[in-house]
Amino acid sequence: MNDVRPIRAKSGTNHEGTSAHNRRVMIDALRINGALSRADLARATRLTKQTVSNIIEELERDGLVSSQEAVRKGRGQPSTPYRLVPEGAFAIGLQIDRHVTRAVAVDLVGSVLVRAEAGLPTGGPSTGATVILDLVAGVRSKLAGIVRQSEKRLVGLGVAMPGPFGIDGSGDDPWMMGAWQKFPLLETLTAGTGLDVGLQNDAAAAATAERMVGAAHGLDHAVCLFVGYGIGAGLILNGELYRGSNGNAGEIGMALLFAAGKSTPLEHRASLASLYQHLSADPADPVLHARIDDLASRRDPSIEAWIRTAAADLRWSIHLIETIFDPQTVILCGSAPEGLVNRLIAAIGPLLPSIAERRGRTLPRLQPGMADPWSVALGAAAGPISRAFDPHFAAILKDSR
Amino acid sequence: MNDVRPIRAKSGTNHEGTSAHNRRVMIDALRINGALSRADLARATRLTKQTVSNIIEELERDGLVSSQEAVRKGRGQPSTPYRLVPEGAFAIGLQIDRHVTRAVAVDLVGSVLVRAEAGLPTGGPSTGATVILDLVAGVRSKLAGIVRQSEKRLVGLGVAMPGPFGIDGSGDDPWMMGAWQKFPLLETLTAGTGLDVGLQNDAAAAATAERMVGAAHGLDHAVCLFVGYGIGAGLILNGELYRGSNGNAGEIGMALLFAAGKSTPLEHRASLASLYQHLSADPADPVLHARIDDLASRRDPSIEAWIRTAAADLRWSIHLIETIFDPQTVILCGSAPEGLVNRLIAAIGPLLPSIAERRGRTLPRLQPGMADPWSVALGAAAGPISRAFDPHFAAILKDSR
DNA sequence: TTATTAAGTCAAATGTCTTGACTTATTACT
DNA sequence: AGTAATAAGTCAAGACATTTGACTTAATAA
Repeated sequence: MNDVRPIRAKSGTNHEGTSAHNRRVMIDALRINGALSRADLARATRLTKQTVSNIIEELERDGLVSSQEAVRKGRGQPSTPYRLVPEGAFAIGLQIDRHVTRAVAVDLVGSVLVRAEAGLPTGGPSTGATVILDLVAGVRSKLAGIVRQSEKRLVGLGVAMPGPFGIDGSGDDPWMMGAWQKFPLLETLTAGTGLDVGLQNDAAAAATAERMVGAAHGLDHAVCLFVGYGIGAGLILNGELYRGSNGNAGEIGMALLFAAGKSTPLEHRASLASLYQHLSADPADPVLHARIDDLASRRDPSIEAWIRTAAADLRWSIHLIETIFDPQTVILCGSAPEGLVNRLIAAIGPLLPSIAERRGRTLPRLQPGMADPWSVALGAAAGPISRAFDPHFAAILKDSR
Repeated sequence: MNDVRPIRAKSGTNHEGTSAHNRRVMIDALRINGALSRADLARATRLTKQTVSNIIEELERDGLVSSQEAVRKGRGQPSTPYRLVPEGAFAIGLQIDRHVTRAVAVDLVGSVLVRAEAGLPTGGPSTGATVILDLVAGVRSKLAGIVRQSEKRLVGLGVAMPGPFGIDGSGDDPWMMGAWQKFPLLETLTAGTGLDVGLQNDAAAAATAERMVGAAHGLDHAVCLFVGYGIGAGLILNGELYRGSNGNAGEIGMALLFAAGKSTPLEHRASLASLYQHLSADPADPVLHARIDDLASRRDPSIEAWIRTAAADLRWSIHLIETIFDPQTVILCGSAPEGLVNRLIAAIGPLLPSIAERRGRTLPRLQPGMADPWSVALGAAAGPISRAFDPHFAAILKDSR
């Protein structure tokens, strides 16, 4: 009877949106350029000196920026640069992987202050949830021990885990963490911590980390090719992480390769999982990481064959990414051992000819990113920081939903 | 001596940005939902009734919206719906293809009012430019004959041509329009028309058209797989066309397929160009379009073999697109004859299993889009309309550059 | 006939940015 | 040295778009 056809529209905006955006723009400018004076900020953001002064004053009151000593640089009154205050905000990052869970506490500029790691019990999510909540609580209290008032400045809890999300894991696919997919993780964590909780897949988290403190810092178009237990791409498009309609954008592990007449998911050929299988290694082995690092650095024959095929697949993937996304650069990162990533990068070259080969490039087509087991957890924490402080369209609009 | 390190930052915003955004949001809401009352708009945009009233009044003064007769729908004062006025704005769209040029005049709601077509002389861009400028001038004056004051409401000229852009065409690649790449087309058109000129590749234009009046209408995440002389993907991400760092995003024609031991660009296997080659047909043949339409509809054996391989490649492409972008839907469109597109869609099914197979889908994974030789020109014209009236981040910021 | 509900208007208030004049501090020039 | 030029930053008033809350209008339900 009622015409309940929902009306779909974007939200409008108002003064608050304006001011929120301008605050974010200031923080972003300081993050990208380092310390800047009010006059610099005014020129860069095209706002007036007065507006910048007001906002900087407010940010300083809020403990997010602080002044450094004045610098003389020619004629005119010396300028007072302002910088981001690392202790201005914190976030907790949580990585849930197949065999381990890691939690970190990160500050506004992306420094990791606390780390903690735990094995995940085999009992599945319901028992695992307790371990995770304890881990987070531990990190949180350690942070509180280091920084007074950290709790008040905690902007959220970011979670990273292997995707894809929202798929009815057929259960028999060992490459998916089926049980975790069904578990109401976000609700449990929200209830258990009282924090704002956000979720990303691990490649997206790695890209978020690269954007805050790594090779994608300040870039608007970059793709992070993430080699971990699985393989994925974290997409920085127009300066923001792109999630797709269900948060699964970039999950290229399932992209199909046609080789030798049959199709194989990329993930089965170029990922740590496939390497473990190639080496008949136990993924749960605690010294496996170091062992592979060693094998790779020594160019052990047992690993070189895998590197060759994986590198060929990655070379193709990079070409595809360049062709589809037209990014400023591609970043190869991973939770793989650094020695392995280095070998892969060496083995990938030379890259295939692509539209990325243009004159006037300032960035290399392929760059190494972080190869650190903690980078995903860092990226997970970078998520809430970015949501809270980076400029983006949604932040201007009146509360959606 | 001077520290000329440029400071990079996003622009700030102010009242004008706020109000510009809110205007755009109104127009967008009316475009997506059809006529709406002020009260409806206020609820949908989360602005106050008063604000909506002010903006609608202004839009009505500007001739962009007009009221319809009041409707009674239950208790309370009847509401007065407002709708977009088609004659509120116009844009010219120009498609430059290998063998023809098409120009159209389009109104605010995406109706094509004038069409014109011309062959391109073989003399290359410098002589071609004259033909093009004449074509545009002709369309423009025809439009002026139909609608008084159309010139005042012309928001720009959109150009669509095969990409990729900014590449030093090696010249010997018959798939690229090398000479046109080097020609200062935008400058020539700007000078010759006095209009704002924008450039897209043809797949992007097709996607822009689908978003304004086609299958992607109102969608925030959709990919248009465009089969024309070449093949490309138009990317609608977060409700906007994604261009990449150099305007070449989606140019998947160069994506490499590995089959039978060697790598082939997708474009060489699934595109009209490849079909022409398969049929040993002359691309410049004026009745070719109709002949292929006929062959395809009759399922002529001469074309079925090509359809099978092309469909297999497209099936794989769709799987890849779903895997990488996680869109709400994939739209198959093209400047190919409708009969051919229909055969392709039929031959593509069933789709490969992918993360797009989720319960609760409301849209089909694959939908047919426009298969109309004029759709690219329409999309080209839709570009300036969208830039002028659709809500997007950049429109809020203070003049960039 | 009256109460209720909803659309839309009016006028004043609010919040944020802008404007233009002014102060302060330094270097460059004579 | 002394003065002019330059640039950073502040002050106070003004401009502008949205918000607020009361009010008017017009319909249906009881």
